[in-house]
Amino acid sequence: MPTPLLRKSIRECPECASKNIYRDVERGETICRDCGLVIEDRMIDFSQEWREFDDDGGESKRRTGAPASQTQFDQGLGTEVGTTADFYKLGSDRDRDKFFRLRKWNIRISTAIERNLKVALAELKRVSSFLKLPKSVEEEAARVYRLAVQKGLVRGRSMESVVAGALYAACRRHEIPRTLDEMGEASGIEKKEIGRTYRFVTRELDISIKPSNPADYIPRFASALKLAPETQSKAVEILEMARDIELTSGRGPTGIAAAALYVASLLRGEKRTQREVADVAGVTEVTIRNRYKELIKRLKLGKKVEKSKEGKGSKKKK
DNA sequence: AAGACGAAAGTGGTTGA
DNA sequence: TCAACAACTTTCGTCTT
Repeated sequence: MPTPLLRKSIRECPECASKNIYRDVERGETICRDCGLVIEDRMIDFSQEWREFDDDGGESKRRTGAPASQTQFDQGLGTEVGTTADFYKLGSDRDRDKFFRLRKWNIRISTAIERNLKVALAELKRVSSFLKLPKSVEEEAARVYRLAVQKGLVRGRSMESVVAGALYAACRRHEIPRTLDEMGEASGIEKKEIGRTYRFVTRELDISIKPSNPADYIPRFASALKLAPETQSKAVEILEMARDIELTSGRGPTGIAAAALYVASLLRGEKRTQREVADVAGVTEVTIRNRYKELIKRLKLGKKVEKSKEGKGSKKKK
């Protein structure tokens, strides 16, 4: 595949200790080419530094020495309208009145935002750890949430739903998508609501997210079903063939992933029922059946499936 | 009895006038 | 803003193992 603008990095992969680390400038990601680990990324670039080290000595109460992160409610960036020293520079009473009014409002607003962020980020951490999401996703979600608050997008929506929406978006961006169902279970928000806020927030913040790839779901579903790695790669193989003949467009990615896994499990004699697959994928058996029908028809896998049924017929487990 | 299959009706979201 | 539309779900009856 064409990989433009790759730059070799001097870093070492924390996962496999490989030095084969490249930075994709266009996508803003640093990737290990050996194990595929995304080491660090910064998907949204609003050209503002997020790893903020504050050198303000007076702030040492907040945290000792550590870099402020997005998941802390205040990065030390709170606004302040003037100080009392400025006050004495002002001439008229009118100016002084105005000065105090502005300052009062600014304090009110920013403390409200800070309070909100503090609570929201706690919730975000809770949900994120429930879903065992990587730190990078959590940071991304926090960044999205912060922007949403600053733009006043939380108004009229529950804080929790915006948190869930931000997390969902962050997962998608990092290509480790969770289903809306999983997000719903973790956050206690209805998946309809999460979907709504997700769309709203991404639209308002101009966050573009490419349609999720069914293959991204395979590893998770496969391990939930305790399928062998070979079956998993078989499923990916099937997905690739399906994509090449445009079987995947327009369909829900989870349904396709589920069907591919189901077929792969049949082919490899590691059978799972439609119901089992449907449950982990969060779709119904009917959807799997429909996708499955298309798959064996279009990919001409019918005979192969029949054969493997006979072949494994005598082999029983447990 | 459980799983697979298919038909029919319902739901929520997208699209285009 | 409304209606048509596609994908997906729910429900239920029938067939197969």
